[in-house]
Amino acid sequence: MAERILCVEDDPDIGRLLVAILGEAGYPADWVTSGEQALEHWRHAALVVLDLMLPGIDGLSVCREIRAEDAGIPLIMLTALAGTRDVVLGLEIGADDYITKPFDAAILLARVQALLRRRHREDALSADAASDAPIVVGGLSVDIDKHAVHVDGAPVTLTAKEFALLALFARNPGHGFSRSDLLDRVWGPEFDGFDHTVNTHINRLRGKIETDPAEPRYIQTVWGVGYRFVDPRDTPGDA
Amino acid sequence: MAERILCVEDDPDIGRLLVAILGEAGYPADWVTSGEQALEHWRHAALVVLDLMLPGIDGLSVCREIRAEDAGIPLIMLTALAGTRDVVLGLEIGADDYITKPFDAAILLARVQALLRRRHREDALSADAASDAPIVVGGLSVDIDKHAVHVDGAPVTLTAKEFALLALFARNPGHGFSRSDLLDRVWGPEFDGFDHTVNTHINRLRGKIETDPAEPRYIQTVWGVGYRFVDPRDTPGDA
DNA sequence: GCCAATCATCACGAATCGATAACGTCGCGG
DNA sequence: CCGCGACGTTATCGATTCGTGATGATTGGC
Repeated sequence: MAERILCVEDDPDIGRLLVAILGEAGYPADWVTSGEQALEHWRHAALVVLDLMLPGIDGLSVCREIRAEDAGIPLIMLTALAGTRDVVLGLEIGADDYITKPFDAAILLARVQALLRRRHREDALSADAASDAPIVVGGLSVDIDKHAVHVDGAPVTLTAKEFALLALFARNPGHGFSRSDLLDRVWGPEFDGFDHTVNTHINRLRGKIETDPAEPRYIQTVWGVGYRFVDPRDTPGDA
Repeated sequence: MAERILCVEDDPDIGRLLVAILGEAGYPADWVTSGEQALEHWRHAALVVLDLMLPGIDGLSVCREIRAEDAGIPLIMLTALAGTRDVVLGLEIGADDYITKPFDAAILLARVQALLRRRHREDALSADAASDAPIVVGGLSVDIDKHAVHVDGAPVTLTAKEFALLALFARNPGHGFSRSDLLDRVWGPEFDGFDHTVNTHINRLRGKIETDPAEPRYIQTVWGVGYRFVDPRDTPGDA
């Protein structure tokens, strides 16, 4: 999702101005004119610029609703109400910033960017501990986050292509892939090469993860079609 | 650690006023009068209120310094400079908010609280990011709070980027990071540079923490992918 | 049992990638 | 005003990996 910004503003002149300012700075902006619309669309936005004086549901209520659902989305109030009580109330209700009209375009932009910057940091932090469990099939363990593969407990070093191949297989156990499929999904659609390139890589991969590459346990050949990744316990010898 | 707030302000009247306002609201506040003192004490604060016009090191430099080490600590600029260029510059350098003198006590408080509220959300997200115990891996010790690194007992001085890199690695042992990942997380999303800038910094970092940089024990290269931080005992030569 | 098609394996040149040193720039501090 | 250090970039060298062609082995149909 791009850095889409939602502007809530009933004055069409200011609304258009906001969209123009943000758009010029590289932030695609949407503009709605009522609190009802705001509550419909804010979920798709990376940041909300909110006018307080709106027809129907007023800005403060909109802010409260949004905060009840998502305490994280950056929210800037933009209003003509400059009194101390107004500002304090706005910030207490959950706004991250409070800008009074008339506003300076550059300052608005800078404040938007400051908030987005902080938000990005949050995202990076919360991704810190996000580590998915490795995929374990038989004696084979594939940890995509760590870029690590173990066979019967011993670490194995794979090249980038080998790992990409194995990762694709491990995510889709039992699924048969044609060589063209593999080229598309591992090498990328714009790769212009031979199907037979896959053979070599499968060969090298087998040499590293199969105990007996002549009789593969994990990566099986599907004659006339391609390859398939299986759990060795599902095919005990021959069934 | 309590919600201690550091005020940097050379005017004693305003300094005392700040401490009074914050103290009354339940935030114990410290007050220093120069940039040098600020750089000494900001690490113990939960939030920094920073005057720009200071004797010696000016406020903008202080802000840059702090941001080079910690992108997360909330920072409010409080200054008489109200021009558009001043505000934009301050926010771009890394301030989270910008308040002009004369200021309204209630508004200042509300903005402080808004920032602390957001910060608490971050802390909740990254529950263990605020762990104060040093991370010890093999002969390497990384103390994120103290900004200190030791190799086999000997202290090592790292630059800001080097430390940020190592800290990210130490918090995610085993995790493989691509160069783009590292640029995003250490340099920030808005950094527009080359992937191989990371190479140089990894190289310099290795030179400081690896006994034999040609054969790294801690920071391993993942060919075609990026880098990974490991515990040397997990990879005893080759098994 | 024979044949054609398909697959496995190997070796090699080319392209890619990483390590390292050196350079230019910028901001800080004396 | 100048030196110093941190940082980003560029250039170069060496190592690894990748794609391809060639050759031998398997498979399945007849």
